Amino acid sequence: MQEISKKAQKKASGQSHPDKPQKEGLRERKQRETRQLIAQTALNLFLQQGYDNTTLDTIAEAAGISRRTFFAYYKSKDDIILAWQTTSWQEMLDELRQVSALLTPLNAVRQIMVAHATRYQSQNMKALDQVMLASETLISRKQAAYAIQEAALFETLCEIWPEQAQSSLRIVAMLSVGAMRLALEAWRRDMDTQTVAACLDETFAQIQSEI
Amino acid sequence: MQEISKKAQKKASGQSHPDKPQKEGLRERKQRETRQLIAQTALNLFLQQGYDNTTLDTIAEAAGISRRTFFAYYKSKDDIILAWQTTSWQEMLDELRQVSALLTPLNAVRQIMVAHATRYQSQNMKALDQVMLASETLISRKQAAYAIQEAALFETLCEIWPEQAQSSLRIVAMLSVGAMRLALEAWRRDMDTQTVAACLDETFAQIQSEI
DNA sequence: AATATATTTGCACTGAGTGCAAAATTTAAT
DNA sequence: ATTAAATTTTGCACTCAGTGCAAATATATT
Repeated sequence: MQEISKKAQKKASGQSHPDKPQKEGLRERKQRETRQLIAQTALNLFLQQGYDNTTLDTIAEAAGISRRTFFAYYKSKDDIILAWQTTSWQEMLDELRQVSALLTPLNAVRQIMVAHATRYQSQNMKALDQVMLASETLISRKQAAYAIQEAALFETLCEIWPEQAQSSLRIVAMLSVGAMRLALEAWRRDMDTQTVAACLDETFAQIQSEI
Repeated sequence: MQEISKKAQKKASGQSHPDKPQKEGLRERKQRETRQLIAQTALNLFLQQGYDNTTLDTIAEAAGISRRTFFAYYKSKDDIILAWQTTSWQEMLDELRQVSALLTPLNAVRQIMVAHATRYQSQNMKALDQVMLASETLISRKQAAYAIQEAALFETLCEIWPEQAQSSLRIVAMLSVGAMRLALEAWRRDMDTQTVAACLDETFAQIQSEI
């Protein structure tokens, strides 16, 4: 198989503790490490010589794997960079699902997103941002990723507020992702004196007072 | 040269009438025709066999040009489809520049965009939409194109309302492009009974009352 | 008709991504 | 501890998008 089995099903054998997530086998550990190694290696290369000037062969060689194996871990070159964004968004959605209840959708999202942004490592952020900015391709892909995030957010909103009109929730999703985009752009212009979270909160405030 | 000279400069020879745009020479006409031919040929092929299953070789052959020449007219495969979107947006921006003056930015954009949408040929729209929906690649590229449109709209807004805070105009641009995206999605769900313009106006109304 | 200019084309190349089947490695079973 | 089963890694050959270059065509200018 060329795709890594996500351990889709585990045998119903005698489990010591069903609450323990599952002890991580040798395979799982090595895969996690390899994935991380690829990401780190690639990011370094991108920072050094640019995204477009770095071929998959170079990355694979530097990470000590074969070119073909790379595709078992990431489904495309841009996925190395974009996977981070996707993962982080997924975490945010999980947090959103738990906390909110009585707030309006937009306020709930605002609160969770800002709280989540507080935890960003600005060091990593800056590196990723720098790599992305230098490549037309990546800029494109990032925008496409936003659309996917917007759709995922909409789905989640529908679960949490099933009584709300869908058209309204679509707008909330659009505004929220839009706020995040604008906030990141603002932060880029003002990286040194502001945090991402502060930019985000300010952007939300402006949007809510704008209309 | 592989890139087509956009007739960057014309000699200052005896022009019959400076107000006449310029009489179209044989070259210009053939280029316009070729460009149109490529677009039409490709669109037909895409509709028949899908975007991803249609290679550039196939398109070039069907259009009676060489593969290499294709790239003199479109800079990438997706550009065949996306060029339409870009052109149309540019027209809209030109209209925006002329009409507005006293309206608020958001209301001005809303008015012009709705008016512009009225002129869409729903036949072409449906074909393009159908092609796009069937290809992951194109969906991605379309989203990336929206980001470019948003940036262009922002630039235009800055020209028209130089006294407005840029942060506010950025939000207007974000909302406007967001409205268009949502409106097109709504229209797709309801193609037969609604016009694009109606969907767009309704979406703007909802957004403006949402917050 | 001759010359300058712009366009078309062929060719060879790079680089991303995929399918396939043979090796190598890990896990499970006896 | 051996053996067997399952999973991962890898190499190879392939398709397709996109680019650089220079020769061949076509168009415009005088």
